[in-house]
Amino acid sequence: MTQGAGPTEADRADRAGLTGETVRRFLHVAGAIRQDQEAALAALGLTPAVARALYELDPDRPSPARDLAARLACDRSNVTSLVDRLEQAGLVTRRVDPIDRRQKALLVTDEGRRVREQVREALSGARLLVGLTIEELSTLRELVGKVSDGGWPQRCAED
Amino acid sequence: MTQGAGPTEADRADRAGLTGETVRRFLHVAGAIRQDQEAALAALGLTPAVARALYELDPDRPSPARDLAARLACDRSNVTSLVDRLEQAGLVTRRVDPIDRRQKALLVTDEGRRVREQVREALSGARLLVGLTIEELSTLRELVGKVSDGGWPQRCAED
DNA sequence: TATTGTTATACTCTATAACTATA
DNA sequence: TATAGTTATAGAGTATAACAATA
Repeated sequence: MTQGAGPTEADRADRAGLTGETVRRFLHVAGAIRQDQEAALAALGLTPAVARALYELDPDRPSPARDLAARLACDRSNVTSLVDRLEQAGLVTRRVDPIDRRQKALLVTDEGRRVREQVREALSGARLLVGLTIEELSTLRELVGKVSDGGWPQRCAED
Repeated sequence: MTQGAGPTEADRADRAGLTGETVRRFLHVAGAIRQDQEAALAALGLTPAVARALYELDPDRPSPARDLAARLACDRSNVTSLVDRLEQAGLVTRRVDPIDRRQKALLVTDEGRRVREQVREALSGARLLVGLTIEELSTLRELVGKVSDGGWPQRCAED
């Protein structure tokens, strides 16, 4: 079908319909997975944004708040309040960088490392995917990987 | 491999790793698609929540606000403000139901029908999926459909 | 002058609770 | 007493703008 020639009108219509349905189902499943994850994170006493901030921190070396903002692809001003809450929970501490005293290094505490590992698990497990065989999971990963290999920014104004 | 017996330790570890990576990629792509859609909806002058409300309304017959809340799986109080904005934009009107005067029927205006169609397109198109062949799209739809066929509530407290 | 982190402020989205007008 | 819609309020998440300290 349309092997030597370009795509026909009908082909284009088919693709549009298929894309639309795939997108709707895709986002539906994504929403359900997120709900699952939010419940797991809430059980750790963390909101999704705070959990993600902890997850994006390097547990082994201090990093300036600026870098965390970059990893979260959000404004610096948000990092202040996210880290406020992490610090209050005893999971992270702030330390003025002795070299560049404008910067504040963020350090994950021992407890923070423990909780971070639980966050990692919460973000990786997906009850919803248990119905798929290993082969199906593998295929899904490849397809999604092919889409995401295009490269894009993720959120925020302009990077 | 493990044909007659149950899954081995290694199998379980494989699956966990595969699931984790698949979930992360999956949500990454979902976020990118959402960003795309938000940009398209913003071009229509609509926020995502308002656009979805318009999308969920039946353009051909009036429905009580209560039903819209159910379709959006959110609290009644939200519908008030969403419909406020739709009404202000001239896309929807409210009408007291003459039979049960507690209810207010929501009617999509002519302009509302036009914009709703554009919303439908914004929510169906996905620039990100253009890299997939028809066959890949089809496979993706089947896999995602298999996951979503489990049936689950979507958001909100308890239904 | 430019950069880091902070504060103040605002807007979207969502929830709960209290209110009204009906039923 | 129960239901439909509204209002008031609150909290999470995110953004912009102005500021202080430092480079």
